Amino acid sequence: MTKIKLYNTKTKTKEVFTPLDKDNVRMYVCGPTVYDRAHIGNARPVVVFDVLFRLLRHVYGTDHVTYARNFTDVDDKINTKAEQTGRSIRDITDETIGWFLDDMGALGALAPNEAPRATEYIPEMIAMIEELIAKGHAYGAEGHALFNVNSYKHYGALSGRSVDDMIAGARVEVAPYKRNPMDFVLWKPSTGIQPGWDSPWGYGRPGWHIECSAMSRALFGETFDIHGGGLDLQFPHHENEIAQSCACCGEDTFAKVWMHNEMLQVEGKKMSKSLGNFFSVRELLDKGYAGEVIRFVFLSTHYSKPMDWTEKKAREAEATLRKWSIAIESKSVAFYSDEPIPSDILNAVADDLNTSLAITKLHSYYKKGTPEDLQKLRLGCELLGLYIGHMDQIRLNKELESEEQKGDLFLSDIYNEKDSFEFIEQLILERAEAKLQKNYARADEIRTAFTNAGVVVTDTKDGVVWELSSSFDPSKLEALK
RNA sequence: GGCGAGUUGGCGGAGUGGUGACGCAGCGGAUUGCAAAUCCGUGUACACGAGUUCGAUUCUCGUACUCGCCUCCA
Repeated sequence: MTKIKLYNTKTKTKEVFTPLDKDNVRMYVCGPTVYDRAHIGNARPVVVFDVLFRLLRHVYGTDHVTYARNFTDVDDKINTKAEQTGRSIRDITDETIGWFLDDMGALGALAPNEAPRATEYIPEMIAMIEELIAKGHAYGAEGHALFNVNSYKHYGALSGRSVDDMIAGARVEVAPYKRNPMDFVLWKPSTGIQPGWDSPWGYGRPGWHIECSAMSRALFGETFDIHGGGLDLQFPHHENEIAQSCACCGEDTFAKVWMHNEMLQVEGKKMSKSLGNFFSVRELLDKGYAGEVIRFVFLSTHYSKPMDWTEKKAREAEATLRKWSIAIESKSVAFYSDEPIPSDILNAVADDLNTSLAITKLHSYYKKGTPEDLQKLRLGCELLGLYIGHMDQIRLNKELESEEQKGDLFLSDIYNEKDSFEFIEQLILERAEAKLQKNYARADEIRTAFTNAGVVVTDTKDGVVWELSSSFDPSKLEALK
């Protein structure tokens, strides 16, 4: 069995991964607060942990891995948006969740097995807070429930901070009802349009951190294998999760391995609204960057290092994927194969998700270029969630569709796509015939029409290959009929 | 102020205590109806200082610089 090694932020070492139960490997990743389109920074953990999900499924079996990623659908940012737009909170969060799933699907991210919404676990959160109070780790005060950081001796261990140092830093909210300035909110009162639920501490809503503790417990039990998220969440979010869960359920509970991806920058600078270099995944897709291209750029930097998103990298990624795709299609590499994933690629990914090294190996298979090597290239790409070539694209779409989504609409989309594909193939043959007869006028006419419709045709020494560009418009093919 | 990460050839980016990845760009050549590609060849890089060592880019300590988090945005 492949040995997986992961860098555990909790122990600050790279460790051999041994699941608690190899028949049910459990991974929880902090998901988005759903009030707006996901920006590309939000997408980095999604892609990183999607690769880990794929690796775990490969090693332990698809049915033996459970991946949960939450949606935070109760938050002041959502309340603000509701206030500004006059729309209901549920309306906003439903829409945003739909966007998120679409956009991440475009990046080739598989749907997690569980996608719990915070608002659906309010009773579990209240129960956990009550347990914490009963055990002396939390207290109610002025409509709030607060976690007492002094009651948990390991507070700060994950992020390497001490309560005293942080208070000295003075960036904590001073509130008269707090026993220690670092105490954080488990429950807070709601008024006006703020969403709220009845609780032992009054009508209110949960603080941010308690949801992950309560939901992971509900879905996975008190102990599970991997907890992931962005490095920015390490403190305070993950620190607080650990405090809550371990204070409630015991010192050896909660996540065994903590993983944090480094942040993303844009053209060398922090992405921020004030700098104006802030953009969503959707904007990038609409600008014509294919999902695989974005994914490839992400995977070309190790997750533990800051990643710089640049136009140049995106162009290079596009050229590479195009090159590989043409090679695979011109040699008609089989789409379905029982062959194993090449061990060098698998080992690279299994070594703390060294996707950059894995890509290097992919380059070498491309360079060798025999049909066998290209098959390995394909299989390696698949482990990384990169689908190259038409049939693979369709497979990806199928894989992404969850059971509920398999409606008529989707199937007819595929059907139409196949129709277009057949028509394109027919024209390719016609052009090849024209070339044989040295009727270059007709050959070029077809190429021009293809170009207008967004179909790129390339002649290689192994034959003609074609691919759809992001501007593919099937209706423009009609002109050739 | 606290915490952490990083500094590798023109650019990006792995990795290693001893035979200098890989990609892109550049340069030279090949191939090509057109187009776009593709193919071959080509580069003595590891911030600085000291230490450990037979030997350090790789380990240790220090210096400088960059960046991030702790603050609405991951």
